[in-house]
Amino acid sequence: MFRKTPFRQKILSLFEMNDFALTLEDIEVSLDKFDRITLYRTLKLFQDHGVIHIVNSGNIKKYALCKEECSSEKHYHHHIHFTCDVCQQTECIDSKPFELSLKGYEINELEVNVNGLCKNCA
Amino acid sequence: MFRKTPFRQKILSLFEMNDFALTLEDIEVSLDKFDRITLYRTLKLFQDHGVIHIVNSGNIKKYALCKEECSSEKHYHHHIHFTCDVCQQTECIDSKPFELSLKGYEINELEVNVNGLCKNCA
DNA sequence: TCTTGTTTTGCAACATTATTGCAAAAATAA
DNA sequence: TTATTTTTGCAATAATGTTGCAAAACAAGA
Repeated sequence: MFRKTPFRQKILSLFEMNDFALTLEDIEVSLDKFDRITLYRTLKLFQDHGVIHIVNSGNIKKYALCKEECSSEKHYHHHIHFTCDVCQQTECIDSKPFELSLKGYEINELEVNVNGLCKNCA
Repeated sequence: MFRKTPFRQKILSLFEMNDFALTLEDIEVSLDKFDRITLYRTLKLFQDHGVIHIVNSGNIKKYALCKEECSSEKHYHHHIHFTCDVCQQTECIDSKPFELSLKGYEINELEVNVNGLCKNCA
């Protein structure tokens, strides 16, 4: 495993404090002094160890906490990434695992990204 | 509308010649001499007019042709973006429109990204 | 505690991706 | 043709991301 250094715990707590996925900028403005390279490496590390995952909403890239079942081996995301067209916030919504099979294909991972109006903006 | 200039037609034909989504690099290596900024603007223009759409597969960004029903107003993508873990190629697979509703949310667009083994690699 | 080995950090350098402003060129319309 | 609009290509700059390396921090054993 990897060490839980102060910087890494700080980054992790940022995710835990927010219900929504964070952009790189969101993270950067929450830190008063930091090394950019260390941040990139931390995000990479967290992804590689199943702590966070990327959420792409069109051209905007965000990061969100993984569920417990994710590991360094594999990410399991049986939830929906919802991005609001008004407030632009992205949240992970739990849902039943998706039933999907494609003839001739072998499915490993599945990601669903939805756009629209969230509860607050609808 | 926008003008169908030689450069834009060249970019469009690249998409039409390929069954798979293209990365920026794929496009660039297919052009012998070009202006990078014009390429960015062309891709942006095509996106804004419902000609192509972005396909995100994890950290890799690709572009693919839209179906006929896409316009500058709205993108309709009732298909699956499948990326092969082996050959790394991304294709759009037609499927039935997804039935999805989330209590309290208003859904506008929906995107499904799947990873696994394609027909050739399975 | 001291020493040793490993991990992490911070810095430099660099590569890629992307945006904006502006003048020249090309195309279209009058 | 002339006037107007769109598109292109260049410069400048910003944002994003990677690699190598030495110093610092940490963990474990003698």
